[in-house]
Amino acid sequence: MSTTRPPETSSGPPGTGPPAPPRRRRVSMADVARLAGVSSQTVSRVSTGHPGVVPATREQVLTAMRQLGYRPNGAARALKYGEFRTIGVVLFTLATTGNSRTLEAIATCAAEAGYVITLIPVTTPTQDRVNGAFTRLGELAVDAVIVIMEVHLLDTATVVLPPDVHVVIVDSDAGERYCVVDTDQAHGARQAVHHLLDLGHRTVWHVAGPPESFAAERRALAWHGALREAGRPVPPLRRGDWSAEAGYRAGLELAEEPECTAVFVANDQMALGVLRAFHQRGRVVPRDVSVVGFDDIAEAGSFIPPLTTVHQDFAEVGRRCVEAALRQVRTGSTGTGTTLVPTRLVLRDSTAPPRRQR
Amino acid sequence: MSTTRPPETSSGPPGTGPPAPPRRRRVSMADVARLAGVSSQTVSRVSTGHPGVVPATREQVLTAMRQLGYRPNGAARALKYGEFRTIGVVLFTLATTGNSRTLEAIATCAAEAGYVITLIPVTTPTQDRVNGAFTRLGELAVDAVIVIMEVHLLDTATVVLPPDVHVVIVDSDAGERYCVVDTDQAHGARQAVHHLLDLGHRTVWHVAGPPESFAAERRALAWHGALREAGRPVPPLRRGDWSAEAGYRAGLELAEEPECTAVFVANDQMALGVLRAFHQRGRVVPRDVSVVGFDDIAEAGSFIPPLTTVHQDFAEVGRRCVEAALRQVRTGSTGTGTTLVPTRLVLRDSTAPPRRQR
DNA sequence: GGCACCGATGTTTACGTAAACATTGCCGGT
DNA sequence: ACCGGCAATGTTTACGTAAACATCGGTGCC
Repeated sequence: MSTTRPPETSSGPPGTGPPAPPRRRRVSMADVARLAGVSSQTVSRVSTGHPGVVPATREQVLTAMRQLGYRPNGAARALKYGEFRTIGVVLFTLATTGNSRTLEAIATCAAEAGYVITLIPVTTPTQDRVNGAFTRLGELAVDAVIVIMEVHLLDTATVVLPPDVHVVIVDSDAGERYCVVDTDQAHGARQAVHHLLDLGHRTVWHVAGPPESFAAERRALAWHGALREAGRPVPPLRRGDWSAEAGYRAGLELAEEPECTAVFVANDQMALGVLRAFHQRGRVVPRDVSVVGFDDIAEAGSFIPPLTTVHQDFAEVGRRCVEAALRQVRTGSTGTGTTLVPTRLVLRDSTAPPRRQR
Repeated sequence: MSTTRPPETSSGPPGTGPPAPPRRRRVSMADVARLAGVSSQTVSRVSTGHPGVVPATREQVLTAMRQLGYRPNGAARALKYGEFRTIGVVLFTLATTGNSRTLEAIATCAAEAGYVITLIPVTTPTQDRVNGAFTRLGELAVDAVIVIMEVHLLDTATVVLPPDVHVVIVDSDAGERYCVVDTDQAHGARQAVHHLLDLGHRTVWHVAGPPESFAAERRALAWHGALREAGRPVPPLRRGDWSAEAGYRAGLELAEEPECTAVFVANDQMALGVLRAFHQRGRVVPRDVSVVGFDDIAEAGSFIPPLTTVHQDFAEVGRRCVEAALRQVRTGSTGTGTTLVPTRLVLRDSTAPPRRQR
């Protein structure tokens, strides 16, 4: 152990290099042990809180630790233990409320379990990039991976997850192959449609999300199904990219449809755009048209008018993701199956019975 | 804890356990080396892309890697290299647009530099929790730390950062002690005030953020300063907690002030609430009152009316954070000083000259 | 033809930690 | 008084990787 360069740590000759500038190499257990006059194993025992160290010795070690500013080396621990106490999260974007709130919940829950989150952003959802993310995740120090993405890229066979990495997926239908946690999109959409029908509307129009999004498809499908089951006509579908601007464009079109008295918009941000379009065209919400959103973002209650919307419990989704991931880690199993988190309809002021027509 | 268990890997007597089902312990270089019939050092050379491996050998090793599904062990590498290629991010919440967008930018930039992000959420901003986060960060496998927080907890002396951890702070005035990157709050606020004054408004009212927020204070201070410099009266300040609901409450109060023709709101979400309050009270924006926000969130263009606001370049803030952090890591220095990212006023439809009064 | 050199590969070692095992010293029972 | 046993601490080793050094053929040069 000669590489360790001459100590020179303590007893810095007060005339050489005053502040000892280039200081590298973190203090290790060996350093603490030397200062405390014990073996490094005893330092380890103190560090990990193991019993069997007499108080006097423990105090001595703790003092040395403080003096040297010792902090355990995570890499060495991970190597020794064979686990990293880390969960990787792959996501395409944090720009959507849902993703960032889910991530926050995941991080919080993981922290409670003593795990931390490692983020792998995949900016362009092309196959190779996804593969890249996973290749790196494989090399990365993670015990499990949670994938938050709105497209079903994972369902194509070309994406290969490292076989011994535990995976939990949010927003997908790969429940047969992977462990999936998601909001109950279908139920939420049905709540929205039924609410509008119950108010007396003849049918419900829909502004859907982009077709690549599994959630968007699920909501659109459920909307369609609910109308069919109720024996109502199914108006033509509009699509947007989740943005308020897209909602605005769809809203301008809908404003031209005299038949349109009720709209279910696939997320709150597009609903904001729809509201603006109706406002601009003089279609008063909810007097002339009712609007229901999806997500219940924090601002929804401050739209004009406050938006009736389907509340997603992102915190719960995050919690279940972490639970599922840690269960897989602990049992060493590869779970499959889908966990659905229920939604809740939040009634505000953007819905009302239709005006008597004609 | 049976991670060790006897090798039994190679030379498996072809009759014992056919598929060797419970397989634990990831494949290591030694496994690959054995299968490829080379030394583990050669495997290492292939794995790290070092030259000096003849193509035939390299191919042999690669084949063995694929066959065994080898993936390098990040912990071992980190231990060997003494660095983790990881940046820790401490934050209080992801619920604000600014935080999540900054985080996304940080993650993206870090990824481009071959670094990943480890998240440490601190849910309650009490002293001990912050200390806890840093204690854990100290043990954690991070080369640097970026702190995103809206309160100036770090300025109190009781919070001690591990001395050898490189730190970059967003949203703080600790530039003398730490490296700080932030939006130029003061300039942004001045842009908003001057825009309104230039339109002809006699003065500008302000709805500020919570006093714990450094950004909120900076914006309020600049608003105050700009008015004083212009010789205008300074109306009483309203405060909110950044939420649209708080903005709504402040807006209801402002709607009662007949003098109030121009409002600068400290963020877009509160501005949304202000708009709703004015709408509800029949004060038409921008005919009766002009409103300017701050942040330029994605939805701002879809408010009713579309919101004139101060654009923050979160992506740039994130980029500079990563740059500063990596610079510190590379040079081994502890940087100080503040980097300000400029803002830009985005003109939309919520501002107009005042109606001729009286 | 011998030797110096170089390129390809193997061997040793260290990174920091903690489990497993070894060693001490003390106490209590017979 | 002796010894078993236990509590406190020390020593060895392994985790997976890669730098540093060692080895071994072959090749070119004189």
